Amino acid sequence: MGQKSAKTAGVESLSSAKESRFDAILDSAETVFARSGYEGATMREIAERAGVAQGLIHYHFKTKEVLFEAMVSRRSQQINEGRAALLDGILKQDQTPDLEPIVEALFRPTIEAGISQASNGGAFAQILVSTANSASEREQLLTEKYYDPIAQKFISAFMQVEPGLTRANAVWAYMFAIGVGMTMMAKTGRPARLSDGLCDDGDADEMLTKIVPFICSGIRALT
Amino acid sequence: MGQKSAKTAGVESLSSAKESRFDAILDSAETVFARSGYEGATMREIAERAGVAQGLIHYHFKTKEVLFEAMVSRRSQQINEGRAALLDGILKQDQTPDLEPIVEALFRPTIEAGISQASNGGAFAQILVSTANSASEREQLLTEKYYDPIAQKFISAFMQVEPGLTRANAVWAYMFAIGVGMTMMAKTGRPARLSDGLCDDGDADEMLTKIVPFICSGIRALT
DNA sequence: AAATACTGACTGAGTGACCAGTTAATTTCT
DNA sequence: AGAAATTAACTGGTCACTCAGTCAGTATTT
Repeated sequence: MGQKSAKTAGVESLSSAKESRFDAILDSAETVFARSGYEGATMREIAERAGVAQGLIHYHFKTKEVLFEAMVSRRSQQINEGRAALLDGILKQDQTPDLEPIVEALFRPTIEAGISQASNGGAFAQILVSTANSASEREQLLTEKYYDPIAQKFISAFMQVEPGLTRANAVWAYMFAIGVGMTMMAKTGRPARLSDGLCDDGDADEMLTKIVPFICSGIRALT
Repeated sequence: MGQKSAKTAGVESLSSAKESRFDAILDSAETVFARSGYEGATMREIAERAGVAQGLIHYHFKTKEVLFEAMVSRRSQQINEGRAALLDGILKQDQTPDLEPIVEALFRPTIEAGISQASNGGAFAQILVSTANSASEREQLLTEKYYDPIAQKFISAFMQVEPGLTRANAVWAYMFAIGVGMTMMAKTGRPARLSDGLCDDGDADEMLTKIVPFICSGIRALT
């Protein structure tokens, strides 16, 4: 599957390179799936937003389900490479690393994947949230395929820097950490509503300063 | 809106009372919406599972959207009454209460609403999770209407028992706590997968013994 | 009899997928 | 090199089907 390599490579490859229609479809899918969910999204709307004929989507991706997975695959690979790189950098230190930077490494790549992508306002993060929380077959398989391997790395890292953690508690720690991270990625606007504007879930950096201590302290309570 | 009161009241009111078709539709909706999401659920399937004609759903609830809200309303009212009762009981004490029972009061009624309802396996909890995390208009309005008021009570309680919390941090504390609770309610089976069966997100009581210390320690880190 | 509860057949508006046919790019042959 | 053949990218239209919602009419209650 996938395009026949970068035909437009050469002169333009960074930033404002005119992207291929293949990628335009994936970008559009990301936005539409994020706003409407899997069932709510329509191939027509994805095609219109991408500026291509609907048939082209089926030409490249065959079915809606394959399109969805391709979209998840592309972005999750990018995010999880970032997470793995950060984590490896931390664990490579001589002395035992702190828990804090590890927890931060868990979230920062996801946040940055959201903002670097212009004008889609953390669309993928929202897809992530609903995928991770879904009890449905399709989404659980995607979580297993694209997110369980990196999860295991973080669980091991937790046990390494907090030796009091049993394996079971390290798994709970990971799950709880992800749960807390959801509140940052979901971008529901609820914190602002509950606090009369004091809190803003659009400000990822502010949230990280709250989330990291919360999670690290919570994890240490499980030791 | 709603039925003309409990016509089947009197002799039978507990457990195995033959429920009205009105309630049968709501129960069915709960199951189907939980499995398929709002868009994925169909009125046909809800009708079949409830054992009624599809037209009857429209007779009672007019539209799919009204049905969804009626289903959320029924269960959330029951849950939030339980939460408020527990919370009031705790705050009524003479000395300053602990944070732990307050956090437990946040989750226990939701858990118990899931298990008391036979054979629907925490269906409503899953609806809750996806509703709370959704960025869509409809679900945010429901969260605001049915969950923000009780949220404010818990936020105030947090500030009361942990005086070091600013209002903003108390709101974050509430959001993070809910986020952690999601991992318990979503019932994705992921903890078992990540731990080779050591962890079980089906066992709510075991999870509470992990979640409550995690959250309380996390909240205290924000003071 | 009058209101309420309920049915089953129906509708118009979409839905995902499909396909015959067109254009653009690449490869192969001379 | 350039013509011819082959493949890849892409379009507009259409298909069979499903959707939420409607309604005329029938049962059930009060």
